[in-house]
Amino acid sequence: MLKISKLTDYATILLIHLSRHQKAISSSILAVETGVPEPTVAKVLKMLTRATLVQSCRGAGSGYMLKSTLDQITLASVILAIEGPIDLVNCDHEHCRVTLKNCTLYGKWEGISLQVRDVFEKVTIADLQNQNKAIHSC
Amino acid sequence: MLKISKLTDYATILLIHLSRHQKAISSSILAVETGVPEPTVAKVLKMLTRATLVQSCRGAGSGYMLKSTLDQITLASVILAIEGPIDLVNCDHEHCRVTLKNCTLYGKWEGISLQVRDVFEKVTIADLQNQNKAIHSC
DNA sequence: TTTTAAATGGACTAAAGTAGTCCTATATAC
DNA sequence: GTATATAGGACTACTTTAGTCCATTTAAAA
Ligand code: FES
Ligand code: FES
Repeated sequence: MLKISKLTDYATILLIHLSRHQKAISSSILAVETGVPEPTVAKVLKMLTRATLVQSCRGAGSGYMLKSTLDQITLASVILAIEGPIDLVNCDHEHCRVTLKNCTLYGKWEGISLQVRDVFEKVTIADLQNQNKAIHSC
Repeated sequence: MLKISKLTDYATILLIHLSRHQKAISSSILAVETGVPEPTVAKVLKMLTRATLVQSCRGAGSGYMLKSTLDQITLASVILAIEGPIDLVNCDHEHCRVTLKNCTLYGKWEGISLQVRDVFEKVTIADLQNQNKAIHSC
């Protein structure tokens, strides 16, 4: 379960594609550009809009635009938009994920979650975009 | 999807319980001690045995024992035993998780996976056990 | 003003992955 | 030999994710 979801992967790709356009572009155009099916693109863009990572305009000829530059968008914020907050366990102080007689682990998991979150906080989409053209293209 | 699985949580709890015994103990006893259902305990212990984190003896009156002390068992090794290697995406250089026209992100994900792995590599089960008795017990 | 393009919201289905159970075989102590 | 316990694996149930679709709202363009 320590994976990012497919939709998060799509989101990063869509953000990168959005950055290459000056004007707002529609989800159908992005679908063609990226190869991701249109309904899925639409879904992801809706999520990114709610999270205010992109800006949307309705009506004919409109679409989506980035709200900031790629180097200002952290991977953490994309994950938050698509998957919700990073929390390694579902426990909170009242409701542990399992009712175990001797589980005293919650606080520690929280600390580790924070460390993981930090990793994603330090990577921007610009970082993702730049470094890898040399490594491989899929 | 950035969560550890329930079974991993169980595994840490079982390891901690095992450390409190001198002799080998059976999965049924551990089930009673921890409150985790016996078949599930058995499953987890089998996985931990295959990963050589615990040692098993068969036959009457036998059971499972820790193979090392808790401060030598990293969380990374437990996650590896239960969930397999930490890899944020399923792509490899030949087969990307999705066949996208412009996805050049694989290498970077690999780097981030490594950073996440490092977080878990630096936490031992002993760390988990010690720090949290004060925080809450579930 | 009508038409058309596009986002929004939410419901829904399908697919995948996890969790949990159970059964048969094997090993070992007594 | 019998009782106890692990080993392996198949299987079911459950939960989550991924993906699709439709009815509504918005706004530009004709
Ligand atoms: S059951 Fe609460 S942290 Fe494990
Ligand atoms: S599809 Fe290959 S890393 Fe995203």
